[in-house]
Amino acid sequence: MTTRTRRRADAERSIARIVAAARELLGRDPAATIDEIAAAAGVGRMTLYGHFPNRAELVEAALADALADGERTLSAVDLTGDPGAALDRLLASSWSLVAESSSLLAAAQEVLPPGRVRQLHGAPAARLEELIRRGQDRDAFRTDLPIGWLVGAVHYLLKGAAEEQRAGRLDAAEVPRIVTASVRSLLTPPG
Amino acid sequence: MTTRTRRRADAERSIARIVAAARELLGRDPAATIDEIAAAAGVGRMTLYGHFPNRAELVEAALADALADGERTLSAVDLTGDPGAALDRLLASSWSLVAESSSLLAAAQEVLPPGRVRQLHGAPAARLEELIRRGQDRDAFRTDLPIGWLVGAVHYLLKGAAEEQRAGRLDAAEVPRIVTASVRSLLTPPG
DNA sequence: GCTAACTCGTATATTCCCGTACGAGCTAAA
DNA sequence: TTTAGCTCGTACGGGAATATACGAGTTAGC
Repeated sequence: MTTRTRRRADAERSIARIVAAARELLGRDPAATIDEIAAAAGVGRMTLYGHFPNRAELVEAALADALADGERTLSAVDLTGDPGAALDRLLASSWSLVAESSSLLAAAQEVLPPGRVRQLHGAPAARLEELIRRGQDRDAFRTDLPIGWLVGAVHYLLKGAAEEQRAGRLDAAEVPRIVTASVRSLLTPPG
Repeated sequence: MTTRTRRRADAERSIARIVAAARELLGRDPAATIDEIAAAAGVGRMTLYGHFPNRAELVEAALADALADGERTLSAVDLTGDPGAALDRLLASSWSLVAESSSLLAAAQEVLPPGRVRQLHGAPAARLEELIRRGQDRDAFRTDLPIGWLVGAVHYLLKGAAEEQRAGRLDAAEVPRIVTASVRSLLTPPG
């Protein structure tokens, strides 16, 4: 947070606009160009390069920003009480986050060193994993499948729902119900 | 099938090798280069261009070939009897097909006009959809979610499992069990 | 064995995007 | 008001990939 030489206010503003634009464009198209991002941010390309030395650092900054936002939202979710209900609340908050930055993740995967994305993405995954564990302890969630897979599967379903919605095959209004119902089935003990 | 001017046998052979190489490379990396594909096929790049005018047509040919192969495999699956058991059989056969060409699908999405992939992909989707419908009629599968979503969700789970396996987070030997268990939960009526 | 079809190398044009260099002009902050 | 930081245009160089042009050599099929 504290840099050696202090940064001017207009620079902060530019950086914020660039990161916001990057999140928006990369969230839709993982192949979005630096040119396009700069244009969408309303700054010249050179200004962008003044703050981010290359594409990778820009993508990482955008991802980190999106994840920080997510953390802020998700940490406010009440995960106590009945695990099923807690799961519903978590999904209700997670859904739009995933929808907005699913392809941002893909962009990061291409540009960042292997494992880096997973590392940055650790917090939300850990939150879900812990909730699942707690549900398992209370026999509310299944235990016959690896927990890593369960966490991953939830993510794949969320990403899939985002894709379906973007393609117009799913109405945004019904997505939350569909997602929660699907995930609950996935986590419920069989039989 | 019948072309205006007859094709020579060596040309047929080249095409077959190119398509096979394209399936293999694009199945692993959607960004595989024409150069790489030609090299893997053991032909010169110019030979490749002699048969496929551009990247899009090559990708489409590879996808079509993979789907034709899949059709041959899947049409042999017995879908009669108990829907749950039939689903297991279908998944057991589908799994490796999806795993082998999941990124081929991604490559096609990038290059082909929107909707084209879905159109080519219609047959396997229709097969699954019909099975789900039959299961719904017998109260074996849920009816509280749109059937289009159910079909899509199964696909997303399969793709996700393929990704997990490729990343080494899932053992290939246990994937079939995990996939079938997950999908069955997803399709089973809640409550 | 003749011919058309096929193979395939080299060279080249094009396009797209990334990243750098230089420099003029503007603006925030002490 | 001074100065260091910031903005941003234009121009350039480089790499990677697609696609075309030309042409010489090889092979299948009648």
